Amino acid sequence: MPKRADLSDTFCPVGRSAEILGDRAVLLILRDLFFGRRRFEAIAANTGLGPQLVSARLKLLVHEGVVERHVYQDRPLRHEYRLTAKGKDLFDVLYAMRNWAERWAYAPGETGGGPAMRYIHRACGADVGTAVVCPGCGEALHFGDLKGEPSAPLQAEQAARSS
Amino acid sequence: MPKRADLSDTFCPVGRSAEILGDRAVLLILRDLFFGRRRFEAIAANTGLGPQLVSARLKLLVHEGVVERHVYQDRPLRHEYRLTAKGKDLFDVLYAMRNWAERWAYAPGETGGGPAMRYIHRACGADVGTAVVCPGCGEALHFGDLKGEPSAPLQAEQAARSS
DNA sequence: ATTGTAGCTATGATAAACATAGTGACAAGA
DNA sequence: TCTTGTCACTATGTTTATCATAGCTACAAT
Repeated sequence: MPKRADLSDTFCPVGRSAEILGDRAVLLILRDLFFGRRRFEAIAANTGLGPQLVSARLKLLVHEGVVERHVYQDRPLRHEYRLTAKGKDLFDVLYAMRNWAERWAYAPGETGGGPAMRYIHRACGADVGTAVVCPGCGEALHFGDLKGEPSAPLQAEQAARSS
Repeated sequence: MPKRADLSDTFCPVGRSAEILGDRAVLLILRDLFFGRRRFEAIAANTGLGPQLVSARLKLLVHEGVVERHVYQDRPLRHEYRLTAKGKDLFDVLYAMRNWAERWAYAPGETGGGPAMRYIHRACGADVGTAVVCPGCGEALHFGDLKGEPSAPLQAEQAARSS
């Protein structure tokens, strides 16, 4: 388990996300939650992770406000895990991971021609493909296409670290 | 260090990405590479990671084809690390992580009003904000907006795991 | 009374992380 | 020449986390 530093030790947004998301078990559990698996045993079985690790990570995710524990049955008492709004908002991250893997992580023909997972936007019917696009012009976004302007606190922090 | 299973043990694209990206050190190193830090010492200093860990992860990333080691000076021999095309294509993932953190990981007013990092699309001048949009219609994408269709091999694998 | 299900916790062996120190190849200055 | 400095690491030992396996609790169904 990586060090669970508090999120406030850096102003960098990627760093803050990495404190939670930089963990294989967390990503696999989130994937399963997005797929609709809400029960402990189902998640443990599908991810292949041991129950101890699943338990620890779910506790962490609950603590971070990404997941909530919900009683779905009283006798016997049973719980399930659901994504909160903050958790559902991680969708973009898993979506980007999926896009990248579709582009790079399969041998030619391994998935039988198309992507391992095809996604359609319900609202407009478009196949979203594997690219992330600019909200302004609709063109695909790549490294170098964006100009970044760090806020003052982030700039100060980076200057301090490099000295 | 999470178990470095080979990428081919699952057909799930998120799972394949998670094998590389589910690691705090990897994410921090990638962030620094995207920021233009290419030298070992600069990365170690800015991430706060020990040289041993930086060394191990850079080797892993080179092995995965995400980063390449490049000689930039002969006497004395010096190397730097650069993102390959496959590595640059991880931009979307880090971008999504940044977006999420901007939305959720800061206390009100912590960054002085705006985002910790503002991004402008060079090509069209638009501020990309913190949302990922549909390439078809330009609307923001959220959990539930996409309909997924797993490929046949992925479906088979998931059925096997839940039995 | 036995078997099964769901959601865990306990234990011990293995493996990885962190902190600290040190190495090798050279350059630049006193 | 001798010291100091830079860069890119490697070595060592302690602490911490992970993995595999087993067991537990509360109940339901047979």
